[in-house]
Amino acid sequence: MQAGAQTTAQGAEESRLPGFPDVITADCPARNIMEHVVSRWGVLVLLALLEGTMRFSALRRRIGGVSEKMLAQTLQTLERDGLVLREAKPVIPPHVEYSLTPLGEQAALRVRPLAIWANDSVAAVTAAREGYDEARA
Amino acid sequence: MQAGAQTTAQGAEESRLPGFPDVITADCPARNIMEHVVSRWGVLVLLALLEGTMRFSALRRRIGGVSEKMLAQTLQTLERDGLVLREAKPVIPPHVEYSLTPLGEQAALRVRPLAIWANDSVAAVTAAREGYDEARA
DNA sequence: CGGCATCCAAAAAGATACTG
DNA sequence: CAGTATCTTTTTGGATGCCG
Repeated sequence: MQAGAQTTAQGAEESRLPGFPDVITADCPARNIMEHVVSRWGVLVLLALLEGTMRFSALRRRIGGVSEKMLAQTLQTLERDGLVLREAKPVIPPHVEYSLTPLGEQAALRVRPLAIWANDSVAAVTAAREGYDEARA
Repeated sequence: MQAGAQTTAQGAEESRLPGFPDVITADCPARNIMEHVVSRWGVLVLLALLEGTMRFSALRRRIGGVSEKMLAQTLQTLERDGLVLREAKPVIPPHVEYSLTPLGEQAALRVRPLAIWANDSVAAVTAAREGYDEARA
């Protein structure tokens, strides 16, 4: 789970920097993790699983527009990173359930505010785009 | 527009869910916004600009590994979405400054916890990957 | 049902050269 | 300096077919 990183709980904004870590600066491992989490389908999988354990097909139905291949690929990446738990029951036909690990839930809980923000900002962004496009017409 | 709406946000027509909006469900406009914000370089630009106004070249130096082309492209997208403000002084040589709009700052503030989490979780994720890889060797 | 392997089209990303 | 234009490479994603 959390490798002893949570020394001061949530109190400390963060142990590290004035602003934040060096994800921005270099090609560090944190960047790699970020890319998996905020990948096109990664965010949606995390959000979906925040609702609870789900089977592959249910997940596919829940996430609009994802192909079988991409969903499988995304799930594998997240599973490997320890964010998603895969439980396969050895029956025929196969029955596989996906859920969030504690680590994955942490990630998902940080993704959610972003999704809510995006949803709430549709009007503002749309207006901005119109102004932008108009100004260059 | 302001984030305070979150507590009792039923008033806003968007917030309809216990968990979150239907970004997951369909190919809605919110999804498009999300993709811009959490795009590979989008996150990093937002995080960088959270530190303050910056010129193009400074931004390029601040964000490791970004190409000139991708930075310009990302900035344009974010500017069009109304998240980034571009101010060009008509001098030679050109002097262009980039900063976050209030809307962009909202987005950036929601991205930051994710970046901090990623940074703090490097060890946990690395360990998970080793376990995963080992289990299939 | 829940994958994986393969092939192919499309989009993203990088390198480089050029311009106001 | 801050881009744009162009070209090439890499990655992504969809469509199939097969298998446990």
